[in-house]
Amino acid sequence: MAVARQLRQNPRELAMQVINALSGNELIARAEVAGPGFINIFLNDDMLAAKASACLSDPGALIVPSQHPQTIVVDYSSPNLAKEMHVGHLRGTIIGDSIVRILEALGHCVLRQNHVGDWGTQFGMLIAHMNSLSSDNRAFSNNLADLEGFYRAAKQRFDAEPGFADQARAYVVKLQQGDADCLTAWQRFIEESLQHCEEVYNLLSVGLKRNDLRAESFYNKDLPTIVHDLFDKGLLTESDGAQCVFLDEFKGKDGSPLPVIIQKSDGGYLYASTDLAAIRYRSDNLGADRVLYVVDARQSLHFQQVFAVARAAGFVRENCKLEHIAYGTMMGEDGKPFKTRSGDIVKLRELLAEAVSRAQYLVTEKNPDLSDSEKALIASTVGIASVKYSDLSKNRTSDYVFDWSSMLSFEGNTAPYLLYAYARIQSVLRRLEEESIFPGDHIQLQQSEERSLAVKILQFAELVQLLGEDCYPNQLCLYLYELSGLFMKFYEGCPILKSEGQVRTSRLALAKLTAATLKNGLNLLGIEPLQRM
RNA sequence: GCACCCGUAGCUCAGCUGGAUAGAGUACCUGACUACGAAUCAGGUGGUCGCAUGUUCGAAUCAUGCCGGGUGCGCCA
Repeated sequence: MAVARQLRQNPRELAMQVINALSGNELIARAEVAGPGFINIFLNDDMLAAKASACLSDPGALIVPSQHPQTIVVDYSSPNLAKEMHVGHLRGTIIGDSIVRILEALGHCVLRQNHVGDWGTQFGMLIAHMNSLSSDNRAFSNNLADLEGFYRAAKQRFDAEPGFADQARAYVVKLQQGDADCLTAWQRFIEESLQHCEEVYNLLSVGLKRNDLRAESFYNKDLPTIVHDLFDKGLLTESDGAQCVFLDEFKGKDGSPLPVIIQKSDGGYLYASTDLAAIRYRSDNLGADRVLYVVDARQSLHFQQVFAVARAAGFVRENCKLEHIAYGTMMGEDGKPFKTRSGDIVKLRELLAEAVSRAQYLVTEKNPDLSDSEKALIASTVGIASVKYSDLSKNRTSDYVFDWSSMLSFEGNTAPYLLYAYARIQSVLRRLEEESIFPGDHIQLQQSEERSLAVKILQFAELVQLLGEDCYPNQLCLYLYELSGLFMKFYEGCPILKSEGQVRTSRLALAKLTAATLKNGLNLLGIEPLQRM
């Protein structure tokens, strides 16, 4: 209808012309004009059935690889190693991981980058606190087991003891100058903190490995060069003793020019400097066609600035796209940034443990006959999948309300719904396998439930392609929920066990294809399906 | 002050490159287990899509203004 207006034609007449042009297309059974000029296209059932059948023998056909594979750098998770990971790290970590899985499935060369915060002022404070304890090695190790408490203790002293604060600042300088003792202490702390992260990554099945670490300290050696090159390009301006880049498009308070501070007045560097070094590394050394920053939306101004400076300075190749994949802030139930009643932050480990224990309770209730080991496997899968799904299923740009009950819910549009659909299919397949009845090679679509289900399955490839561009995993969640819903309707309306002959093998095949699609989609979310639950 | 994001059912959220009667989940009310697995299914109650104006054959969606909330704006990351 939009085209009709441009062409100044009657929309219904134009629709007729389109329909005539479509005639002969074997995919289309019939097409008709509706309302002011809508075209309703009815797909040919035989072609649908043939396409679905073709996927049976080649499950890889469910996802169509990109015709233009790219090298894509994805910067995600990137926790600050000074503290333990908390619920605020959940989004970036699992959204990033899902995006990585989707891009890899599309055949892109994906380079994960875990840009952990391991450098800067707060590490001076931590080293100072460490060194005051390190005379007693055991006490030190015990202290570090609770990273959060360790940080809090150090911070308390930093704020309360002037001598300690001076010591901390001195340690930062020594560290950045490469002092051996400082480096040893620092490395010990980093190692401890990384093990905490890896524990969480393992629990979440997040694919970040040591190889993917590219910490802030990694770019330390490049920072003087960044300053030097910006100076050479004439982009650098001294302002109040700091080295800054001023760009016309950014204005601060009262319309005053807003700087990107590259080097502090005391000679120290900031995160903008590190990010610039990282951009150059990703563009030139990693050869990225696209760099995705999966980072909290509150940093969008920062990234706009850094991207603009990188462009202006030529730190990034023309054909390398830089994108901030922003996600919303986590809020409390009061609509304010999230804190527990006591003002603490919920640790990620605690949240996941709670989820697993609730799932354990439920699985024991639902399926008391399962072995303990199987119950434990189901509980950990269901519990953690629920936490991931409740987060992934929300539009990433929206602010995020943290709520125990919705995050740990197992009913409705939740991970268990999808897992349950999958487990049901496996159950039917097992049953018939015992009678030596196997899915057929050909799917026939006779009832509306079969048809709707097949259409949905065939839309999967297109969706994944779109996800590779937009990076909204919640659309995948919605798809899988609808797919499961259509399967449930099919399951109710089209009995498999009680049918016979070709109808039975066709339905069984359709169920199997549904399972394959579900498994594929769940994998893209970072969720492993269960054979039974 | 400026910029970005957000206001959709009691609650949590989809839908936003304009399209047909605005959708889920949850909560609440009915109904369905001698079972292809009830972590399910079928049905019902529940909406001035923040307000207003505009563009359009047509607006939750686009534009402008207003109201309300969040976030960010020079040496933290």
